[in-house]
Amino acid sequence: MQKPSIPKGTRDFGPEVALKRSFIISKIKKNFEKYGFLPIETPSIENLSVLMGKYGDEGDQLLFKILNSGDFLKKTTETDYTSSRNLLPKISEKGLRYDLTVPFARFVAMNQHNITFPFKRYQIQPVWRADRPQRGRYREFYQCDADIVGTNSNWNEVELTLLIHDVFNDLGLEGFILKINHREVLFSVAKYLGLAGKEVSFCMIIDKIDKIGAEKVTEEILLIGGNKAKVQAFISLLDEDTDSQQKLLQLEGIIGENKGVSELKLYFETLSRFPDRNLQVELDWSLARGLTYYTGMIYEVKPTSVQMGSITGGGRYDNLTGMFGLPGVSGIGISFGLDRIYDVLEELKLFPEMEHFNTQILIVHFDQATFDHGSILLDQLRAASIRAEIYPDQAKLKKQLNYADKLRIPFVLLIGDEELSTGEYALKDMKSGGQERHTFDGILRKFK
RNA sequence: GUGGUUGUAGCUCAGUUGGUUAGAGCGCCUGAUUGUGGUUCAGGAGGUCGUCGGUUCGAGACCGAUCUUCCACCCCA
Repeated sequence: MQKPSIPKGTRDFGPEVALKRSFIISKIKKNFEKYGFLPIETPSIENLSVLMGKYGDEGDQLLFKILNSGDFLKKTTETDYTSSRNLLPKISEKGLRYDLTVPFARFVAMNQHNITFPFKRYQIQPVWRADRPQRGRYREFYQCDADIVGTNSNWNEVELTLLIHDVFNDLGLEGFILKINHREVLFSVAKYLGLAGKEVSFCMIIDKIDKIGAEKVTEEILLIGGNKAKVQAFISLLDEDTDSQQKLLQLEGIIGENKGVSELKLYFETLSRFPDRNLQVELDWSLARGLTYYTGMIYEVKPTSVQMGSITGGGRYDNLTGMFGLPGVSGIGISFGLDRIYDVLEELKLFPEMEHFNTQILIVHFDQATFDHGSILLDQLRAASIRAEIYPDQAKLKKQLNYADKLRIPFVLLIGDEELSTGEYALKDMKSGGQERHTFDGILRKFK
């Protein structure tokens, strides 16, 4: 006999966890639909030609690749074995999806003639990364994406901001902050610092400031050739605890007129139309985000009361479908990280009680006659939309009650000879231990 | 991919410089209680000490390999 196991970085979900996960999904889905997003689904496996080269060299390595079917070695030659790089395309042409955005871009390019633009789609599916697992990092995890493509309107940025707040409000999470930045701003800053051509490196360094601190970041920027005085001036801006208006003015003072700055200004102006939404938005010049395809505003949600990486992220990309032969389609998207949101809600104990989801009444019986009678009542309870079940075996009362206790079923309906003859049933409250007699109608009314 | 770390009962963990038959708490099962769970009491089941190999008269402990866990780096939800 072999020991059963699952691959590293993957997990089984028992009923309790699975219920909580679907609780989160249902809230997210509800809000996506409230904002007019429509669902799509794409295959778990994509052609590697679709996936490769979209996430950088690092990303290509983190793709799970699928071996070709059949005798895949037959089609290889001696020279293919000189390196893995040469061999790979000969033995594998499919891979597991790495995120939902690239498959979505592929979907849009392939279905462009059937799509009405602007197209708002949502997609909630697992993705896979051949990463080394850690706390809050898995090899299989869910993303909940909503994207709007085929529109340049700045309203989209605002709409997604409102959506983010609706979702987290619905989930009961108050301690979070939405951080905002703009790729144009970052690129202009990089140029200003004397780093033309090294914008991406600059973004990667600046993004690490939370982890390694301002000094180290300054050091590294200087190392790739930043102007010392200018770098120090910019880094000192990050420290300042001023409001967004001030930050924008300060930055404009340094880099001058800029498309990113004016878009951010407009964004904050629009947000101010909704003063009673209590929007928690913070401009953060050090926010960069990894994915290479963002071109405009980028954002990220971090919980403030729990030590955890970003639980939601997204941004605007101007030309995502271009690589699939459909240029000029601007889009903006957001991705909720289900697994991390779960961990945060769990840590803050924000999930509703189990009783909210599971069976409300267990019917307990003593013999065949009372079981038969109970099965009829059971059907009527369910007809009234009450979550109910009957203990399926003939078993001692102790065992049946124990079952209710273990599954945290709050009420037990006992049916014995007495109940059969009087038509009044004993309804036991498992929490208090108390017991009352009710007619069946009385019970129905109690749970309606 | 690089460096470190962990593994003993279903779970959380003890286990002395290598020495008889590997322990505890919790959980589980049975009974006290044939119409009352959760509390109490009595009893019981459950382990190839991650796996394979080595050292030794003797290995849970020492050595090697491998898998696994967690952590840091890289990167990211």
